[in-house]
Amino acid sequence: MNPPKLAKVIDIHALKNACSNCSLREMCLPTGLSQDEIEKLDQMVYTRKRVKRGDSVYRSEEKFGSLYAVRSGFFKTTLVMEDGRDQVTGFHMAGDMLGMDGIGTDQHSCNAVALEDSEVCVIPYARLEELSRELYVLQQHFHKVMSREIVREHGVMLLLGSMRAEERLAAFLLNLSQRFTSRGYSATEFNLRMTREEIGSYLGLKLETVSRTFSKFQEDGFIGVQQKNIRILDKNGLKSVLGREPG
Amino acid sequence: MNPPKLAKVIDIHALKNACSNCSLREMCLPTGLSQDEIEKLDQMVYTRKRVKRGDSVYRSEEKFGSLYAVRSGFFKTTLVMEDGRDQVTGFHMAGDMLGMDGIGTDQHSCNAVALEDSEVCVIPYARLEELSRELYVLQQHFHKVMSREIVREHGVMLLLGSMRAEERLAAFLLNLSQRFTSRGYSATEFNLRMTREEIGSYLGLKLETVSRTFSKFQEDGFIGVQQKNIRILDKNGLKSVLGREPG
DNA sequence: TGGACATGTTGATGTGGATCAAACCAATTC
DNA sequence: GAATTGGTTTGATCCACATCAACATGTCCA
Repeated sequence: MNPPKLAKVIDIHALKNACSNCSLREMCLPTGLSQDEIEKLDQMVYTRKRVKRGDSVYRSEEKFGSLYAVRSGFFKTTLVMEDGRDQVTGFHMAGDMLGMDGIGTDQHSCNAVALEDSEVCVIPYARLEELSRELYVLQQHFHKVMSREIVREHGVMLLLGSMRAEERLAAFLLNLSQRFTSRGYSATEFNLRMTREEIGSYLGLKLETVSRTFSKFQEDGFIGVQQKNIRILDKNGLKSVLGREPG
Repeated sequence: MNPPKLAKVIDIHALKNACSNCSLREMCLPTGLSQDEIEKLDQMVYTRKRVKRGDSVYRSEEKFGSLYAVRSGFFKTTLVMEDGRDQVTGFHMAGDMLGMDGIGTDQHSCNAVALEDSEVCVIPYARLEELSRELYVLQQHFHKVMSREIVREHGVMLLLGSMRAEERLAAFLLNLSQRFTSRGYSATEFNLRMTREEIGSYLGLKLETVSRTFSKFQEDGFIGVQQKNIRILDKNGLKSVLGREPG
C-alpha cells in the first residue's frame, strides 16, 4: 500500500494552483486578471472535493456555507415537495456554479446530486464576498453568473408554461448540444448522463412521453438514439420543431 | 396653471431623502445602517420614475443600465417567443426588485410592464456595484435579493412542472396573500391587478381554466370571487388542495 | 453464467385541461 | 341610455399527454 500521507501532500500541491491552471477558468471565474490577482483567487479556492455518482454536494435545508464550481462530471439539482413529488430544476456540467440558492436564506433549498463520479471546487462564500469587494472583475463576474442563472430559469419557465412535449425535448437537446459545444465537445454526438425519468421531471413530462418523443425524432431523421447515446443528425429539423403547430 | 419648474424642484427635494424616509426600506435595501451609510445610499437612488398602467420600465433587448425597486403599484414581467407566444414570468409589487435579468448580458431579457399606475426607484447599476464594494451590508443584501429571485423561480418551476391546475391556482393565491400580508395589507381580501389571461399565462393554464377553477374554489367555500376582488374564506381549505390527488 | 433489478420501449386506453363557441357583465364613450 | 369594448363565465367537444401494462434490454454482481 502507498503511504496515505504522501498521496495527500501531492494532492494539496496540485490544488494549490487550482484556478490559475484550470482549463475552465473562463467559465467559472473572470479572465483578464493580473498575476497578483490570480494568486489571490487561488487562495480562495483551496479545496476540491470528489463526489461519487449518486452522492450529493449539498441537500435541501442544509446550512449554506460555500458555492461549488463543477470541475468535472455532471449534476442535477432537485426540489422535493412535502408529498414526495420531486422535480429536477437543472442539469449542471463543468464550469457551472452550484449553490447560489442558499445565499438568500443561509440554507440550501435544493439538492445537488452527482449523476456520474464528479469533482467540484469549493468556494467558501465568505471569502468570495470578501475578495469581490477587492477585485472589481470578480464582483462583476459573480453578479453576471447569478443573473444568468435567473435568465436560464426564465427559459425553463417558458418551456414548461408554453411549449408542447416535442418542443420541450427539442429545446432540451439543442441546449445540451450548445453547452457541450461551448466546452469543446462534439455538438452532434454526446452521452446523456441522466435517465428518461430525470429528463421528464425536468421537462414536466412522464418518462414514457420522453421515450416516445425520442423515437419520433429518430423516425423523422432528426436524431439517432441508442440508449443514452445521442447523435444530432438534423439540427435544423430540431429547430423547426420549435414554434410549430401541433400535428 | 402651476409653474412647472416649481413642481419639479419640490419633486427633487422629496426624492433627496428617498431611502432614509422610505417605508419600504427593509424590503429593498438593508437595515441597520449608520446615519452616514444611509446618506450614501440616498445618493445612490436619485431618481424616481412614474410608470403609467400599460407602460413598461424596460423591454427585452434594451440595454441594461439600472435596477428598479418598485415603490408603489404592480408589475408583470413577460417573455416573448419568436413565434409570438408570450409568458408571464412574475408579478411584482412594492419592495420588489426588477431588472436583475439584465446584468448577465448587459441587455434586458424580459419586459417589465405596469399593471396599474406605479412608481419605481431607479438604481443605477454601476453605483450599486461601487457602493456595495464599500458597504458590506449592501453587498450582502443585494446578493440575498438575487438569490431569493433564483429560489422564487425554482418554486415556479415546481408549480409548472409538477402541479395540477387546482394546485397551481391555490399556490398562487396563497402566495399572493402571503406577500400582501408581509406588506401590511389584508391577508384575506385583496384586488387582483391582473386579468385571468395573465394569471393563466403565469401558471401555464388557459384563461378559461383559471376562471373555472376560481368558480370551483368558490363552490367549495374556499374563496369569494367578485371579478377582481378576492376574499379568502378558508385558507386551510386552499392549503389542502396542494398535494391532493386529482378528483 | 445467470438472474435480479433498473432502465427503456411500445401499445391500448383514459382524462385533465385546451379549444371552440356563446352569453354575460362592468366600465366607457358617444 | 344605447352602443362599444375588454374582460369573465359557462357549456360542449376534442386531443395531447398521462396512465396502465407488457415486454425488451442493459448492468451489476453473486
